[in-house]
This record gives sequence, C-alpha cells and structure tokens, in this order.
Amino acid sequence: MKRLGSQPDPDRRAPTMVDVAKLAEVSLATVSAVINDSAPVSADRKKRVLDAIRRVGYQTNAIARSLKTGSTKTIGLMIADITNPFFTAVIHSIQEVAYHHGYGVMLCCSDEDPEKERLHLRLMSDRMVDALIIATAGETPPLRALIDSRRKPVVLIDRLLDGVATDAVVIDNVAAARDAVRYLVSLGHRRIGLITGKSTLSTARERYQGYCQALAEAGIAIENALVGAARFGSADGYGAAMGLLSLAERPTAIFASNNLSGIGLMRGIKDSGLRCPADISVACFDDFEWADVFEPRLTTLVQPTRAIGAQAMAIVLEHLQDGGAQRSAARVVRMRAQLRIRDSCVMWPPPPGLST
Amino acid sequence: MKRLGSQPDPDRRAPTMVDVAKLAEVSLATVSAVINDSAPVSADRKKRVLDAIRRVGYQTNAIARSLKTGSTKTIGLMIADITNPFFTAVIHSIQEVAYHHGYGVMLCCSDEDPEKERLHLRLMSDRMVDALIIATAGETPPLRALIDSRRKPVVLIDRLLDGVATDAVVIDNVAAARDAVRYLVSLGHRRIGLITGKSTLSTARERYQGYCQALAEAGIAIENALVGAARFGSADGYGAAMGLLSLAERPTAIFASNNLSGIGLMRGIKDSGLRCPADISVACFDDFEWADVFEPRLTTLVQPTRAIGAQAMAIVLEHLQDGGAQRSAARVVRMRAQLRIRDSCVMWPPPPGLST
DNA sequence: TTGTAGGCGTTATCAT
DNA sequence: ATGATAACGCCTACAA
Repeated sequence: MKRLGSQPDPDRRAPTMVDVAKLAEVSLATVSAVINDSAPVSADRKKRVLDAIRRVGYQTNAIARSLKTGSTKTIGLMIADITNPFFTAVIHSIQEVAYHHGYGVMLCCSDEDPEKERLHLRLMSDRMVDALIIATAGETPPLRALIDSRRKPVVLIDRLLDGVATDAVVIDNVAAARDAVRYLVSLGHRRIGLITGKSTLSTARERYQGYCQALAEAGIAIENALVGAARFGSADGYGAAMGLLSLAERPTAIFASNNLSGIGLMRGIKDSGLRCPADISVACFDDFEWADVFEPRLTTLVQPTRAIGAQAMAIVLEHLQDGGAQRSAARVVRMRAQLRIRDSCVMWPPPPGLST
Repeated sequence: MKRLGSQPDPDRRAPTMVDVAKLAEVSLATVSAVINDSAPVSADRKKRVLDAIRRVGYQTNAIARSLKTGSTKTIGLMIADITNPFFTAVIHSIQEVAYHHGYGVMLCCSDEDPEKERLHLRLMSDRMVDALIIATAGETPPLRALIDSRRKPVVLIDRLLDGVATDAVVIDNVAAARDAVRYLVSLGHRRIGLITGKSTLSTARERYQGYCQALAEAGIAIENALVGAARFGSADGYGAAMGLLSLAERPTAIFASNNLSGIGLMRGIKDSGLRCPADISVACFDDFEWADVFEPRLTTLVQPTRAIGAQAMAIVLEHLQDGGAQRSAARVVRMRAQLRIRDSCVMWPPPPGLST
C-alpha cells in the first residue's frame, strides 16, 4: 500500500548541521563553531547561522557528538529496588543535580537480583555512559572487573563492597543501628528482636553489628532466636516477624533494619492480634512520608537521602572534570542517619496505670 | 607531573572491532557478521573471532552503532513526580519490559514543573531516544510540537492532553472517582469533601467530574466550599484539608483525589484533633504498601500500575517494530481502577452504641 | 564465504 | 575569521 502524500511526513530525516550550513551559506565548521562557541565567528555570520538553525528546526544530534567527543553526557544509575522510597529519594536527588550539569540519567533496576544487575551493567556500559552510580544487589565478577578496569568512574551508594577500590557514599550503619537499639534499651527493653537483610549486603551486616554493640554495652547477651533473617522485602519481613512474634518468650521490642521489612513487621504484629506499642515496641530503618500520619506514628532512622545523592553526583562530576587525572585513593564518605523518635516505642515494663 | 608507568592504566582506549579483527586475523566485516549474526561465517573463523573478542575484552560501542543504524535502543521516560509510589510502580514496570526487549530507559523527573519538563524533553530528544513515554506536568508548545512532528512515537501515561493526536494509556478517572464517592454516599454521607489537583491536569478534572456525577445521582447539590484545591502534593493537601476541616459545617467524609494529598489530609485530621474514621471518613486515590498496616487501614482506589506500564511499552514497541509505518489514529487505552474497601470509611450517622 | 570502501553527524586540525 | 577534510566506531552494499 502506498504512502499517502498528504499526511504529515512521519519519517523525514531530521535536519543536520549541513542543512543549516547550506541554508546559512556558510561552511560546516562555522556552524559547529557557533553551536559550541568554540571559535570566533563574525556577528553577521553568527546571526545567519542562528536564523538557519531556527528555520530548519535543527537539534543537536548528541549521538554523533558523543561518537566524536567520547562523552555521552549521561550517567548510569543502577538501583536495587526502585519500589523503596529511600532509593526513590536518592534517585530524585541524583537526577536533579545531574540535569543541572547537563547530564542525563539512564536508570536500571536490579530488583535485588545480582544476575539482573550484571545484565543491566552491560547494557549501560555498551551505551557508553560516562560514569556509574550503583546501589548494588551484591558483588558480581563483571562489576568488580568494571571497577578494576578503571575505565570510568564508579561510585557505590548505600552498599559497600569488600576490598573494592572505588569511591562510595554510605551512611554509618553501625552507629545508626546502635542508636536505635540503645534507645530501646534506655526504655527498659531487654528482649529486643532484629529483622536483618541478606548478609551479602554491607548494610545488613553493619546494622547487625550495631545491634550487637548496643546489646553488648548493656550487658545483654545476644540470642540467635531473636534475630530474624529477611531479605529487605516486605514479604520476608513479614515471615521473620511472625517467627519472632510466635516465640515462647516473645521480644518486647523489635528493630526492623530496613523500611520494607518494617512494613512486614507491622503487618505481622497486626495479624498476630498484638498492638504496637502497647504490646510491642517497634523502630525501623528509613523514614517515609507516611510514617507519622497513622497510628502509631513510627519511630524511624532517617537517612539523608538528598545529601547521599548529591554527594555521589559531586564525586562523579569531580572525576569527570579531572578528565581521568590520576585519581587519588578510593574514598568512602560516611553520613549519619538520625533517630526520629515518635510513638511506636514505649517504656518496658509499662508503667502502671497507663491506658492502652 | 608524569604519569607513573606502573599504575593500572586508567584511560587506555577501549578495544574496538578493528582490534578484534587484527587479533583474529580476519576482516572487520567478518567480526561484524559474527557479532550481529548478520551473515554466515565459517565455524573456524567464528571461533577465532569469539576468542579474540574475549581476549581483548571487546564490548559493543552502542553509540557508534546508533549513529549508523539510527536507533539508540533506549526509550525516554518523563515522570511528573518520582516521589509518588504510583509513578514509581509504573516506572518499574516500564523499565522491566523495556529491558526485556533490549531497550534502556532514560529517566527524567519534571517535578510537576512544565518548564523543567520542557528542558528535559530537549535533553532526551537530543540524545535520540527512540520513543518517549510521558506523564506530563502540563502541556507546553515544545511537547505539542514534538508530538505533531510525528518523528518518534510518544505515548502519554496517566495524564491526557486535550486535542493532541498521540497514543495514551490512562485510567477511567471519572468512573473511579464516582465509585469512591458512591460508596461514601451508600454509607449515608451527604456532606462529602473533595481534595482536587491542579485543573490543568486531566486526572484532576476527570476525578472532579466523577465526584460531581456521584453526588448528582444521589441528588446532592455540590457545594464549592466542599472542594479544596491542592496540587497533588502533600503540603497542599494538608492546606486544603485544614480548610475543609475548619468549615462551620464540616464534611463527614472526604475523598482525596491522589495519594499525596491523602497524606496531607490524614495529617490535617490528626492535627485538628479529629479521628478517622470515627469523626470523619476518608477514601483516597492510589494504593500503596503501607495503606493497610497502620490504623486506620485506608480505603483506596488501586490503579493497575503494572498494566499501565506494560501497555505503554507495548504500544511503543509496536510502533518501533512497524518501523514508522503509517500509524493508525491515536488510540487511548483506558483501564479501570478498583475500589479497595478497608477501614477508613464508616456509616454516617454512626449507628448508636458503636464504640470509637 | 570474505574483504573493501563509503557514510552516519559531529568535532577538530589544519591551511587559507 | 573561514573553510576543507580527516577522524570517531560501526554497519552494509558491493565486489572478489
């Protein structure tokens, strides 16, 4: 079937610099010079070029430019779980400063699956992103190879990788978890449960460490039965919570070491017919918009999401501007999370005469 | 300062096809043929090429490929508010199917700002994305121009644009809002408040319409005082809620027409010393993971986020595969949202003898 | 089956 | 100040 001549041509070639050059009656080099302001051009010709650009509707072809310059002006962002408001906030911040500096962001979600991460890494690498910011789902050989090749800046966020020489921005997880558990202890709790994440994740390990430290300080022995393994997902969190809650000697407080497991925990408490905080106190990692609008208002550890993203981008930009100058030793920036005390933790044992 | 010879070369050139060809002692064309499987190659030479690829660590340079083929295999995704779990879920779904078909996703957040949207549009357009999926912050001339140029597929999601000839996938907002308000009416409510979004957004307008329809059906006059204007943000929602709640004759139920304004509403109720649902019933648009783990469990309108994303990508892929065949008339796919009844709405007036 | 050569749209180096 | 012209890395007729 023939194409109808009258319809708005769906696929005419996009105008290029040569179209502009022809119309303006100047050389290609001149057009390039005015576009990039890379060489002096007489006012007269400059105006002609600018006019021509407008007339033909010329737009830079960033692909061609990238091929020539070797820079795509886009950074790759790999996130383990885009469903998690913590990451969402970080993405937002990264995308904002990236754009502000003329960079685009290519997003990939590994869904906490190292295999998917591997594949996505390849996709972004092929597309020649200038740098990568990664919240990894767990180390893979290709990731390590990528970092070791030192061909492009890689900055890790949120999760660290052991013995990998690259920059990173994370929070002080042991201090954060310690703060939360210390607080629980200060309220009188002695049987404090923990819901952890996969031990392949540095965050999970560090938070576990913080939990142990706080307990040790208080002279409380750690009981394995009180730490429930989940994988930073709400379904897992639920399972772990149910385990903890059905213990013969139930914990009086539980610390959920990320926000999704916090959901699972709250759901578990509800399904067990228990009430928070009357029957059990809860603190959890990561703050979110809803944390204070329902009952109980949740006590959380709030992470500086905006700063994490901004810092990661700052490091990336620094590398990109140094143009691959010999980078100094890998540096890991540690930020602090802050305990936001609300209503989900109460004294234990409950003071007499307190209504539920 | 000289570069030290011993350090791991930070910026050696990435290997290209010619490096592979040399090592394998074949021609460039042969290498290309095996990489793209675009022509028959003898087993012997194929093996040599594959080996060489591995040995030099060759990776396709998608930029160069794109320049030649005219396709970047990446789709641009513009989202109005990445902080909103609804969009987050849609992004997730889009990115998943995109990846599954070998496409990358370039993400931009307009933050509900048409001006930012304009700028980001340009950024993605320059980078030659193959298609665009847009949850627009409001129409701008460049967006309309982009669509009218018909140079690349554009599919709108969530929000429609008046009189714009392009595909879209949205939900039936009037039906959804009508369902929610009908439900409130069926519970006995007559003074039902509404928190709307910016009237430049089709979703806000349609949801308002649904609200009006349900009221009309029930023979209830609509009172302007009962509809609070917000802009789909939680702070605005809070303001609007406070207005509604301080009315001399307070509504007995409020419908928040998106999730962020729902937060604001719940916060407002709390700050007013009111309780939900005892003092006031609440229903709101968009479901989210936390909606049922706190008190009260929220009654919401759940959107088929996964399907929305998948459908949008399906349309995009269809266009991309047709290779710009004359596309039929713009088609808008309407999906249904579903009312999920939980505990935040109760009968009015309250039956006697009901404890709070 | 394999190789040669031209071009995708830019940028950048060189003469002029 | 301006204009040819050669890359950038890949794909693809076309020729051998």
